[in-house]
Amino acid sequence: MKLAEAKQQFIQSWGILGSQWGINRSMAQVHALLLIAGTPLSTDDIMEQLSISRGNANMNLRDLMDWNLIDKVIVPGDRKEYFTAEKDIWKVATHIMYQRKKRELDPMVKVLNQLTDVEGDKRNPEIKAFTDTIESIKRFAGHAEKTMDVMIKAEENWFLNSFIKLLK
Amino acid sequence: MKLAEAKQQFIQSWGILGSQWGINRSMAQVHALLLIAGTPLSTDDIMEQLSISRGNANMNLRDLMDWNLIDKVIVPGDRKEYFTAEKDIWKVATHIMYQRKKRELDPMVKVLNQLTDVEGDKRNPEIKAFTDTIESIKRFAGHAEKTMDVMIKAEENWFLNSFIKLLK
DNA sequence: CTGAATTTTCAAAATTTATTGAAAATTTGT
DNA sequence: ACAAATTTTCAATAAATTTTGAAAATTCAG
Repeated sequence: MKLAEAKQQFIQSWGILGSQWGINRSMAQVHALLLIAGTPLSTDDIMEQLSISRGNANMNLRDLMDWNLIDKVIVPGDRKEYFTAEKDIWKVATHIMYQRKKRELDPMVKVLNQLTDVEGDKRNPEIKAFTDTIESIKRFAGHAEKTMDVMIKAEENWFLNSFIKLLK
Repeated sequence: MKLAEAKQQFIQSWGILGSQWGINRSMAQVHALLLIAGTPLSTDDIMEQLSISRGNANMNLRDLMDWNLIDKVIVPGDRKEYFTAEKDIWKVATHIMYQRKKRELDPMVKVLNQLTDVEGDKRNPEIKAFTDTIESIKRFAGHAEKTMDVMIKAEENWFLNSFIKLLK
């Protein structure tokens, strides 16, 4: 397979995967393009290679910087801004997990915490069903959070990795 | 807080969380409603409590059954179908992970596997950047898959759980 | 077998989300 | 300070997704 074709397929698939997980397709495609680029790319490069508008490219590049997935690169003697992606895929994953936890999971947990005290007799089955479910989701969230923290904090989590291999 | 109000808030938030993660809001809300219901609910109950159409309710109930998140319940002497959600939140999580892996991650890995052989000199930096990224994503996917399998297969993964607590 | 109750389907409509592109703002070399 | 190059903004437009609702299909009690 030719490189150009392979690149196109990767960008396409990464875009589809992103949109299935609630990440806008263009953002995922810009990320994909930068992930496989040999050198930093300018906004114009990205617009051309993905056939998207300047506004779209600009907005998604900014969002990707907010997610810590790409960085601005200054090329001396050039007025344009260039961009590169973080290539360490473990870092990419932890950055995405961290951001989504902060933006989407934490607000849900906050709501759950507000739902702990419901008026009425705790033996009422309607009330019990509700509070039991909320409690169990909260316990699960706490557990998931700890697991995630371990993964995020351990830059290289050799211990957990090799431990999991043993269990396989 | 009154039970009715708390229920509404939970359903609302679960719907938002779902839509942020690429799951249609109604489906997440139907799931939420059944998660906190004390008894099985009929399609009409769901239509009424969520203010959605029969077609919408039916389609999402069907999808939730495909995801193994809810079950049909037969009430003797009643012609209507009733539905209950799986309440064990650990099972809920593993069912969702399993389904999303199968439907969304596996197809991506399949594409990655088709992109391993690119024509041209391996020392060409353009080619190297591409193949290095693809390879590292594949390695990461393999690792994530193993981790997930461990979590899914271990109904009660007491060992990993208590291990992670130690690391905290 | 009949027909009322229930479920399913799916084209059309509504809603939500993403994209464009041109004007405004900003940056930078001279 | 000026002006050309570049980036940012955002209202209008387009695209994608979700929802509706009524007709068709199915189920089931008598």
